Amino acid sequence: MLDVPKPQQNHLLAALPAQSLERLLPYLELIPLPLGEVLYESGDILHHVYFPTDSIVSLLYVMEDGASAEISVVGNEGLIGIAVFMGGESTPSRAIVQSAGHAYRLPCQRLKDEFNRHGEMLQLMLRYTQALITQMAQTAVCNRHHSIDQQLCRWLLLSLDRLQDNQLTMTQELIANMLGVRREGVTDAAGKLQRLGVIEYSRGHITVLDRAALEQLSCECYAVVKKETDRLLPSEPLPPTDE
Amino acid sequence: MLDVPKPQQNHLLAALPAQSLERLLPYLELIPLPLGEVLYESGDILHHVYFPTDSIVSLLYVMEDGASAEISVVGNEGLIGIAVFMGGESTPSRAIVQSAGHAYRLPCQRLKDEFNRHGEMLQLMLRYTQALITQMAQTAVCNRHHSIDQQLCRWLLLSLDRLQDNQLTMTQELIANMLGVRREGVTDAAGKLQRLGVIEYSRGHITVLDRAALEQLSCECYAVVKKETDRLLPSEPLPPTDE
DNA sequence: TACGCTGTGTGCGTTACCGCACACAGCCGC
DNA sequence: GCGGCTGTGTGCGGTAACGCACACAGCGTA
Repeated sequence: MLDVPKPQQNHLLAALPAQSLERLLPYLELIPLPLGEVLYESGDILHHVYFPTDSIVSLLYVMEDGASAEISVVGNEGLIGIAVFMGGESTPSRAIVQSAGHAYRLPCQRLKDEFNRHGEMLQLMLRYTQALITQMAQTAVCNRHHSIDQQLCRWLLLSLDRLQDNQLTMTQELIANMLGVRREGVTDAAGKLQRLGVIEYSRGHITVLDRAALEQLSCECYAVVKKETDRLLPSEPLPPTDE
Repeated sequence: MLDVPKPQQNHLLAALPAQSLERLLPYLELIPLPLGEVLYESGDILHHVYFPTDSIVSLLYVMEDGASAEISVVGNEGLIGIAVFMGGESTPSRAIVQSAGHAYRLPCQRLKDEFNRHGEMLQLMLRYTQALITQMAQTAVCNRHHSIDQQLCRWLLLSLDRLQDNQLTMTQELIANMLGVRREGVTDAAGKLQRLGVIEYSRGHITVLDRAALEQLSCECYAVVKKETDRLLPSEPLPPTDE
């Protein structure tokens, strides 16, 4: 955990060519993101995009009856607000902070300007978007075919990948909302994992003890998304300042 | 049903500025798409993109065990092969013809060239992609929360919107593969609709008798996607030659 | 006419998840 | 210490969808 996260902790910012990043730097504002903060609501016109450094944000679809489901997760590998450059200005989803931390915020116009220079920024954003699409699609399939047990493993792995340590602050209630299942279903699944010694659970704090087991127990969906993301966004040439 | 579909029957082609379309026209090739044809397999490098005129293509995710689920549908409102301009060149999904018809085929490079002119084509493609993302996301939520009955209604409406008449050629077996459920589940749901007089079923031919009822019985997912698609891609200034 | 193939209907028992109710445990503030 | 709140564990009946088996119907072909 860094005291002051650097922009380069976000992989997209880190992957930008030096000139692009320099143009953006004056407008990048470090923002703390507390748990549960809503970055945008369904249909909101976006005014900023967010590049997480050490936070995790969920894209959540909420139904008329209040039921919800997470369709993708964004951490320091991505950005919140693709609708800005995709042209739609808004989306029917909610972006909510799932793990507290920080993000660099950039006014829409600055992103658009850089995007419209048609340089590497455009290529990078589109590739990231494709990775995001893959994650959404796989989530759809996973929702259809896999058990809560498997999905919990997948979800834990997704979160773990976006965190600095192996502990996450998360109640079963919140996980249930993300997965779109009952809280008791999560209790069951988490209980099994705890009995297997894979995780340790205590009032909103989960510690992952055996990541390999988690991957074993997860459905294929996690691996598919990870592989495709790595293909689309190979680990960038990180500057040495990066943690 | 037209004898020879025109490029403008595809809404994206129709929405292109005249110069763009003119540049593409010499390379647009009309291709018949028989039922079940696979336009690309998961991981394939794409060589063409397809603009359907009177066909419907499903984007299908197939799991390791063979189970599948449709994550979105593409008809004359869209194109197959967004990975070409998104930068990934391939996707982990299969594109399979769900309703026979035709499409205009364009070599990748021609699309990229036009896309890289950074004109309206780019804007249009990205907006369409955002609409597609909405459909995928809503599919994910729908898979989680809604009954087969509701999903069948949604699916029929999606297909209906992309057809010229109110009849579709489709066995229950195929619909089951699309929805990722058992064939018997579709039989049940379709039986109910038939008893209600909403559809008529006969060995692979479905006739929709009461579209309004279908919308009534469907979950909100259909409407959400339709509304968002209309917002992102308002009905284009169709040339008078369009059917 | 008989046969076979494909598509549809139906009836089981089984399972996964839901909805609800409630018990209890950790933790904070008074 | 006490009470109250939040988070977790558990049990129960209900239900939607599953897997499997099989009957039957439409339709083309021998």
